[in-house]
Amino acid sequence: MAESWTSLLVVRKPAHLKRMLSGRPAKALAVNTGPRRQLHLALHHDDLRLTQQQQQQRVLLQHYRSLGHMPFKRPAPVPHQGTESGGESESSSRPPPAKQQKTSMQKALPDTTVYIVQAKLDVGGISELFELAEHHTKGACRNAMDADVIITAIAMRRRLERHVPWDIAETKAVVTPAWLRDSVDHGRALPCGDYVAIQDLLETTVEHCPDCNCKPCACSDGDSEAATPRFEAKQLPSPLSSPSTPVKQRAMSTSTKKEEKKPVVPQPVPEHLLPPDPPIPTNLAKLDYMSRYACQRASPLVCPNQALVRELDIIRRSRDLEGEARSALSYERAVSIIKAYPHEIRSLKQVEKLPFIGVKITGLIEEFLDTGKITEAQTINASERFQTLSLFSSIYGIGPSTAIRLYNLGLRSLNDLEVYYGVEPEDVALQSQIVEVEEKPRKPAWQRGQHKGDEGLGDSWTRVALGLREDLAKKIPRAEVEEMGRVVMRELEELEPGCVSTIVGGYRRGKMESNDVDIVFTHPDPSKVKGLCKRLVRKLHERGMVTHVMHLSGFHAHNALRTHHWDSLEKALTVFIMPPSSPFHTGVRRRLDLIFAVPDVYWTAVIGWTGSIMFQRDIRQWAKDKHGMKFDSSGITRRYDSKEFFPKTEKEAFDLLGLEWVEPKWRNADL
DNA sequence: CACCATTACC
DNA sequence: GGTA
DNA sequence: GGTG
Ligand SMILES: O=c1ccn([C@H]2C[C@H](O)[C@@H](COP(=O)(O)OP(=O)(O)OP(=O)(O)O)O2)c(=O)[nH]1
Ligand SMILES: [Mg+2]
Ligand SMILES: [Mg+2]
Repeated sequence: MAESWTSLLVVRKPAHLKRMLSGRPAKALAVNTGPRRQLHLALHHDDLRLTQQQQQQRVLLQHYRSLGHMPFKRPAPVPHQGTESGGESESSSRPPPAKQQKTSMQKALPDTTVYIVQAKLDVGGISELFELAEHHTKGACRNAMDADVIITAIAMRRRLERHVPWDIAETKAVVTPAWLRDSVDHGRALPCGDYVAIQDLLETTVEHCPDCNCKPCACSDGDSEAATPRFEAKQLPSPLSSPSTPVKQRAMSTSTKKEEKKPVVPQPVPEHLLPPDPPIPTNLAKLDYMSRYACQRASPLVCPNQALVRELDIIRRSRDLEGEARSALSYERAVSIIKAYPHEIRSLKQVEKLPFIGVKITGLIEEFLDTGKITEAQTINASERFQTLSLFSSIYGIGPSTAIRLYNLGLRSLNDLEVYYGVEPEDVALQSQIVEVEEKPRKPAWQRGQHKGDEGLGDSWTRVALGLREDLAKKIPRAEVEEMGRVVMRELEELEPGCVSTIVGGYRRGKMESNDVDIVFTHPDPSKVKGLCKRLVRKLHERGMVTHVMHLSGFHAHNALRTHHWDSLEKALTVFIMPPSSPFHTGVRRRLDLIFAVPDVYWTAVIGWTGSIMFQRDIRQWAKDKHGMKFDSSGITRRYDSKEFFPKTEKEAFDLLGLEWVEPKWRNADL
């Protein structure tokens, strides 16, 4: 049978920390909510992403510098980026800027041979780069292996691998076209760090950069890889430096004798498992803010009526906490429909015709239009009950029902909960000491606790969650989300090379900060997927990155027969801590959800986990209403004959359901 | 008056 | 009942 | 709470 192993690491915090928990003004997190009152067209999360990438790159570089691994004499030039045309790494299509000046004289990069990856470049960009290469470098070569520098507009590892073998790329500086342009402008090779095309290659790119001021101090000449006595904890930051991949081995790819055994031909990942290259734009004109289905509306992250929506959401949350799920659903739908309304609401008439706005909610909106607030929401928000129930249910594992029960017991604060659940305040001096608690094979014991008579006190699981609350309450910046993705992928690559992943959830929808990180994985070979989730979690746990596992499901769990596509999804809900080797290491633990799908259901899993929740519910509602289909994250099934459908791409799933394509950034149908 | 997404796991 |  |  299944060996439901659940090894937990309980972190006991010193008492002074607990006190802080109780009475402390929430730390202001400098949340850049972005400009409000934006119209649909104004919101380009791609631009935000760019900024984030650059910011993150800066962090990484600073980290390197602080480690003395990267000798930058002067601040490297900021990579220029077109603020317009939200073209991500799409620095390709730009008219050859007027950058002449030192055409004659001598070449800027006389000793550098470049290889230009044409993919993702338009003809103009290609010819421009080749021209630059011809006039200002030793030349452009036809084989990546022969180059010193690889120029590419590709930003994704799996995509680059389709053009340049990874082990080759690791022996070069792999930079964006901007590096060549700017180097030519400056008349010399610029440091590559700020121009690295793919984050995973930052380290090797810097190492192999032809910029003059290479060799760091006097110490290490090549790489501090040699001396690494202790358990490789010193593993530099995030970028690839996997122990399995000998950084030494330069040139000559895989002609090692030993490697013959397993022809691990890095067969590139099939195109359809990668995100569509030119991203598919959303045809906003074909979407309809009056539609009853959120999946037919364009819902931005921040809407023109954000203040109103926030008021309504307070009532919604209250209804939820009070157990009035249906009422809560109605408010959720009202919020959702307003979220997609593209104008500032000035009169009731605008709103009365919208679906899901009935008598009650119309009245509330009327008040809001008159006074700028909703009294009921204000009252709720000011109530001790709402505040307390909210606080309690913010603890993982405590929902509305339990929260009410605790409230009715008279509990009001975290301190009350800690006492109730028996958190020991003894270890005052101990700095968050780690105590391992093995909860070995538990049978059907999860109906434990809770209900009075039982040991209502001392639910061990909740005790753990209480200790995690402070960390998990902190939002995760986009850059750290991305780092978590890289770190996890690095481990996975060692475990099973060739996997593909998408960071989904709020991150994919463009949120600047997430409450957790959700990643969907697959592998082109479906047989490689089975058991991967458990294996990865085990490895992450062994390496100290996963501290808790709340949930672990192998695909082997279908209830008897009849429930199709059972063995297609594996899922782990965990707590993750950034390894000290990462520049993002803070010691703050994060929720991390890992989802493994066989390739057939990869895109439905991605859709399901991208959300938002309301968007998902309405996709499923739509599938049922209009097509008699059942949609869930592990597949699409026709209800009358149970025929399954496996869309090859995300858009194919939309097509299959007769839905207009909606980019993730327009799927923010919840607050 | 029925429906409101979906499913398995802890 | 709680969770994604 | 709102819809059909
Ligand atoms: O009841 C639910 C909860 C979640 N999801 C899907 C949609 C959601 O977007 C995704 C991830 O859930 P999560 O709780 O992580 O929310 P999020 O959208 O990622 O936002 P954040 O993590 O920032 O809170 O899982 C559902 O379909 N139904
Ligand atoms: Mg999430
Ligand atoms: Mg999640």
